[in-house]
Amino acid sequence: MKEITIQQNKVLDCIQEYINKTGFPPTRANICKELGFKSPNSAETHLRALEKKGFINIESGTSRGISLVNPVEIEEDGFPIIGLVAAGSPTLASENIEKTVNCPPTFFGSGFDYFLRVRGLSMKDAGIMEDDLIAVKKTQDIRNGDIVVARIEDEVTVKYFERKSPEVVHLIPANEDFKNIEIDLRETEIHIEGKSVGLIREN
Amino acid sequence: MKEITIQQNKVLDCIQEYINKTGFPPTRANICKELGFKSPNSAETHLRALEKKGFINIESGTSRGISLVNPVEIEEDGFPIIGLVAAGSPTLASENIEKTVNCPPTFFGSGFDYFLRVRGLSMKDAGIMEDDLIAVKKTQDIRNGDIVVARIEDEVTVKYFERKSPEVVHLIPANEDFKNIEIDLRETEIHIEGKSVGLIREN
DNA sequence: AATTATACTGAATATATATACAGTATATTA
DNA sequence: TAATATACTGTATATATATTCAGTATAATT
Repeated sequence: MKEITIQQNKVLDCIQEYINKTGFPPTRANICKELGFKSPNSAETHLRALEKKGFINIESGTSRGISLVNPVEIEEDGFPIIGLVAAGSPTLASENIEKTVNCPPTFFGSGFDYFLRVRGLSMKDAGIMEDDLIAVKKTQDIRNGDIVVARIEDEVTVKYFERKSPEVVHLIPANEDFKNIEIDLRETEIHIEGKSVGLIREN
Repeated sequence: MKEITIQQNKVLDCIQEYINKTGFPPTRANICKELGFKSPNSAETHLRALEKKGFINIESGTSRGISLVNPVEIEEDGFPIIGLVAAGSPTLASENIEKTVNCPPTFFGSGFDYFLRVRGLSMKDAGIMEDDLIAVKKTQDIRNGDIVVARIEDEVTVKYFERKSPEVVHLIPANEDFKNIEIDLRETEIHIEGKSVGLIREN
């Protein structure tokens, strides 16, 4: 943003105050009255300067057609979006990060660690569609019925979690076209990366 | 707050939209263009009714001198969550707002206006479940296949939009347990509040 | 020394805008 | 049955408003 003069700043403040007070922007005459100018052209030239410097927009030929340009906020580091990496677990290594999303940490209640972009339709009936982002919380506190991000060997998948016995775990899809994954922990190693605590869909 | 008619509500929403879009309130002519009226007096009488009922203030003799009595604060990054109101459209009036959600305005690409909490499972196969929040963008730019928030009489619903002919519109659920809603525009009035541009699920 | 930006006054004007007036029509209320 | 509210079209007009033009003056650049 370019430099601004003291007088131009007064005009800018005047516009802001006027909108706050009345709900609509001032006319040239209004600005003159507020700031003690005696000619509407005084306001006009200041407005043109403010427009040129990018502080306001002026809609030509339109009464009160002044709008404030809000400076774009510098986004903070948000939460990483991670793709389902074919081999290996979804780590937070930078090469796996698609981009980051700016949102409050408490967005999904108790907090979460990253977003995972969903591939496939195996959880369709749970309302989880392809390309959705599920908010994943890294935890081992898993209960039956939770939607978990699980890694079996080098495969990462999202499913309902059901512990059938101390040795047997079922990973259950929400789509009748897919079959349950039945795991005997004595034969196959499984690692729970975390559980889904929320979802975001960008159309 | 007193009762409000459907047409008056449209005018009220139109004013809110216009301010959000441009930064300043509309003229009578602007309202006519937005809502298809052919006489500025159509807007005028609605404005007077809204003023009488306390929804707006009108500054006499002042261009664009309309101000909303209960304006929705456009916070830096707070968006209102609105419940499906039985009677009338989901307005941004404060009594309809559940709470607000902090998230960047550009969260869902081109921007949106509010969140609507979904009731029922009529859009289940589109991955929209009960209690999900859909991000709604207020627009009349609807294409076939879009997921829209539509109001028929006093009923608000979320469905796929399909225009079959200039006079016939189908609202199609994404759930085989629900039937298509077929609307003849010559018999039944329909108002498109906006379209879904994203979704958030809080577990 | 010439140009450009800032900072005003003052007058003039095309048009953008609010608003009144005259109608038509339907539905609701007293 | 009359009165009132809603919901419009259509025309007209006083005035509110943006915007240009003609000046004056100071300070900063080129």
